[in-house]
Amino acid sequence: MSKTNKSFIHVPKPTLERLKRYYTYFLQLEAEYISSEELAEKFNIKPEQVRKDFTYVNITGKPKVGYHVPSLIKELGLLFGKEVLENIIIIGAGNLGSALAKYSGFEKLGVKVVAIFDNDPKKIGSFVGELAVLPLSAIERVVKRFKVKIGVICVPEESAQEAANLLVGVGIKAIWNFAPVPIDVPETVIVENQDISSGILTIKHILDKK
Amino acid sequence: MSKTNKSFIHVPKPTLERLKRYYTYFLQLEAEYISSEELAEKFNIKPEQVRKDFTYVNITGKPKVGYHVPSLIKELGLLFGKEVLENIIIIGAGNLGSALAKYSGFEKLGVKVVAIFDNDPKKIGSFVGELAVLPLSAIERVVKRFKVKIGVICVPEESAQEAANLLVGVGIKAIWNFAPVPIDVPETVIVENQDISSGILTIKHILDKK
DNA sequence: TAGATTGTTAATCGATTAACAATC
DNA sequence: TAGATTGTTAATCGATTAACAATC
Repeated sequence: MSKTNKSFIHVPKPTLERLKRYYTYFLQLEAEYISSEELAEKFNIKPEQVRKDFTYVNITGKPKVGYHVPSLIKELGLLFGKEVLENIIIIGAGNLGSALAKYSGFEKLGVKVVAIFDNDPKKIGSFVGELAVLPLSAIERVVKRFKVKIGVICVPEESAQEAANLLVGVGIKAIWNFAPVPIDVPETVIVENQDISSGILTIKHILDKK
Repeated sequence: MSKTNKSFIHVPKPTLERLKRYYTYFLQLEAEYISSEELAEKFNIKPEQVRKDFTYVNITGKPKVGYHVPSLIKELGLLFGKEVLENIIIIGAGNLGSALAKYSGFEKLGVKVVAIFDNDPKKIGSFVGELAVLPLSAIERVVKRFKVKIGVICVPEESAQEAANLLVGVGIKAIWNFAPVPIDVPETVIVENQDISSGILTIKHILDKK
């Protein structure tokens, strides 16, 4: 196994964030080639930055032509582990949990939702898309059976820590936390917080200062 | 009006992001005081950074005691324009749009959802929480009536640009875009992209490199 | 007073941008 | 070949961290 594989070098966080946005953009782009200039304009950044970003993946462009979009998709797919399908489970079958369970874009990202759980007896057994809502007691079995490493927390903030404990208890490796509170987990567990409401504060802040 | 008001000085983007997370955390915190050390531990950062962040708002702590949580909430509320209530509208009454329409945390952030729209005749007239789903033709009227400055895009990615055009057309000032594609708008319009699926790529990337 | 914690300056670190050589 | 665009190095800019004085 060659250690020259570029995907193992450290990618700075801001660069990784941009690469993610390029990636989702490329996935629905029809053009065959794109130049750093075009891409930069689309995202309101400098073309130098685009080229610098691409130095972190095994991508080379052609002078006078630009970058080959299918190659970009392939390399970025490798970077984000598209080729490894991850089964994920969702805790909380409210609106947000249901929205995620039905989200059609996961396939392109190498992710599959295999189960959704709730503790509300009225919800258990009902369907969210093609998935039946399962009781929390079934988590351990599902995690083992589908080799689930990633758990998604979509419960109200007051239950977030409890849900996290449950996930840690069954040996989950990473938590994608949609509750707008930090959760305490052992430091071996990866936590990615995704507070969907936070963007509105940025907007209000900018509107305010205008 | 005093120009010494600190909220008019420039706050670096990373600092603003952290301040948002502190703010949502404080809103549900019961303690009266918190030290930079405690807060730093909660968010896995350095206490120096917490103190530096607070220099961007009118906040002073007490040596040996820490920072007064209600004061933090008050000052951060000012920074994020909590005192100015913004009426917002949601385009798209799918799962995500509905989840946002019912989200109970907006009140604390000085935001109110006044209407939700869809172009699907089957959805128009049905209820999402207390709001009736309205046809797109009603947008202009609602925007004028409720002085709406912020529009939220919760439509599938292929309709995102169309929704953006519609919002720009009725004079919206800022767009909160939940579709995972960049949208083109005049540069006078503020766009905040909130791709809810992007966090999973970070997780996969980290899991992969382990 | 002693000790803990804040507040601020200066040093370091890391990311962005400018400049320009390489290349198709 | 000339021209456009990439790729890379060096300079700049900005954010984080260390150090320590101020203060309750």
